[in-house]
Amino acid sequence: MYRSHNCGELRVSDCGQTVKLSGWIQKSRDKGFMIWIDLRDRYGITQLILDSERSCAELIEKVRELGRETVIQVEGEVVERSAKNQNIPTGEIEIVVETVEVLNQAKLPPFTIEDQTDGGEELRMKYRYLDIRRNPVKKALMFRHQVSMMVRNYLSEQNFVEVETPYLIKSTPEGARDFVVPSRMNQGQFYALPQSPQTFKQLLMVGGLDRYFQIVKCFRDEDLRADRQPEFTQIDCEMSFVTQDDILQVFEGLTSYLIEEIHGVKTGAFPRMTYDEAMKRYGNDKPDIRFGMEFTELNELAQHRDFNVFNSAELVVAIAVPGAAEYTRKQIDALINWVKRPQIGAKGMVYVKYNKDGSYKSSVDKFYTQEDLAAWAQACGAQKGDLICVLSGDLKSTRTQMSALRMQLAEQLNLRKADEFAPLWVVDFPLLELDEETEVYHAMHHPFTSPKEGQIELLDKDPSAVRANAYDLVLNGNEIGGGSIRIHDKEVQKTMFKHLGFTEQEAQDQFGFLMNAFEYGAPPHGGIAFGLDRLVAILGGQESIRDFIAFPKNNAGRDVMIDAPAAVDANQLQELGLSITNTASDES
RNA sequence: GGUCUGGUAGUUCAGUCUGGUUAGAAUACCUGCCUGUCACGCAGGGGGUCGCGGGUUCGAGUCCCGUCCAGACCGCCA
Repeated sequence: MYRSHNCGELRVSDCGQTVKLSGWIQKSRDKGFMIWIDLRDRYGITQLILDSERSCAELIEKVRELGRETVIQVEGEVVERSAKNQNIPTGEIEIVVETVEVLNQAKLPPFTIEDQTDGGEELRMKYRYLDIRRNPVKKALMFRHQVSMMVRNYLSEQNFVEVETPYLIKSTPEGARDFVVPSRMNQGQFYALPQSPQTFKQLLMVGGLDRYFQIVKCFRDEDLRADRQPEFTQIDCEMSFVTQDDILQVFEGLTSYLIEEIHGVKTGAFPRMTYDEAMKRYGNDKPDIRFGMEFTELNELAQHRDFNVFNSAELVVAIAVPGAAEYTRKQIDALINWVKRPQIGAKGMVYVKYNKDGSYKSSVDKFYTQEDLAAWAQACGAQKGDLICVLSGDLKSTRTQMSALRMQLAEQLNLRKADEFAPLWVVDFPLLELDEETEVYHAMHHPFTSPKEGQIELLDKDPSAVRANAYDLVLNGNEIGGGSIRIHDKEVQKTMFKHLGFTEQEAQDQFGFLMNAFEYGAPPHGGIAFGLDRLVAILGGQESIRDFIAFPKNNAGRDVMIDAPAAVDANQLQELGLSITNTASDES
């Protein structure tokens, strides 16, 4: 037996017991006459004590040699401390050590195993198993487990069935790049790893399972970001005989259950906003509505003077920044330079200070009267002391720029509070999106999304006007889930493929299995998928998803711990019928 | 594919703009001391290919070119 108790459970009421504990040496404090050791395991820290009165000299000498992270097993008596530590649950007791057995020696770790480690990101990833010993990471992983269990239980109670779908499937040209897996038994042919189990879950609906979910890995071979991994986990769901409203109800229930269970916050009914409205009010299809600073379009109010920048603009849009009229020239210049950075791309920014005394001072005083500016301020709902920021230009990029500015200002003004939760449904997404480079329409969500009733004919006349039965769940400015009511009719699906530029043959080759299935009585169905990594991070109040993933990849898609990806053996290549024609390593 | 930032002790960083003695700090580590520590304290010590290659210079951590690695973002992510 390695242990009778763990390192987090002993209390004063256990005093007098002889116990056995196993764990890692967190730290030892050697006072000469007395040595304390913090013994750590997953459950906590228990203080061990050796002193000249109660322990033999030989044992003290042995223990003095032991370094950090050594794995030991000790036996001893639980006693009440004379100097208690209120900061840890076991702080009222300690173990008078009678025997110590070293279970494994440890090299000195490359960074300190403490809540506030001295290790940098890269080092922590390389030695992730040491990083996981640290409380913040350990707790994040346990929190993820807790959220997963809550999701499983909730959906299971609502009659959802978890079904595993295959990982080795077929590559399709739509959407993100696929990760591809060569087939040894079918040389020259490849599986693809799923970007989502989309078609399988629809086939499960045709199979009559009615309510499906799966907590499932998905794969996309695209460039990474701080919050984007090449393999990520989704809570993938599908339901039959449901309207959009039914689906929103169920998953609104799930989301508010999670927020309430974890944070004790009641969210109330989630607001719903159309995509068009979200774009108009926030310039963004995933608005953070924890704070105001909504857009106000000033075209009518600002395009009647000689200010050509505004007059020639498709959109003149403003936000009122609370309390920012007192910004210095330097602060405002910094904002202007910020929006002019190539990554934002604004040409400039007009500002109006609505001073505390009710006067206005703007960068366009030459063109506009105080009355003009007062009208702007009123339209924006600005209060005395606010700063009004105005951007102009073409509709799409000006909205994007203003949205970025709004988020930046919210960050600066500390309006994005981690303990506040503002969920929101964004509905009625466009069905199609024009790729400006190739001038080809592709599905905004995916090609199985159904258009709004009666809009199918619009596909020919004005494709970008067609709205879809598609929706996103947005939480604090993050898209945490998205889904749609699917097409369940073969002819409609064929029409969709045609509009997406598929020939009939291509559609049949790639998705014939799905359209065939639709011929055998496919029920009306729809679903949703949540990004679990991001959801857990947001519920956990963190920005980065990496600490909620046990073994994440770096921003080049590498696992620096196992050093993947890597070259494969020549024999392996030969078995697969592959040869490498060119690699980066050839050149170095 | 692009833009930007960084790489100096085990680790986290300062020093680089403005080239010049033996490259510093904190922490970790080692030794000694310490009668209740828990971020223990005190005294001492060891520890550096300044990412790599080339160039400019009497002289390069510092300036220039190239390259590798890491991070953030844009493109991309149906």
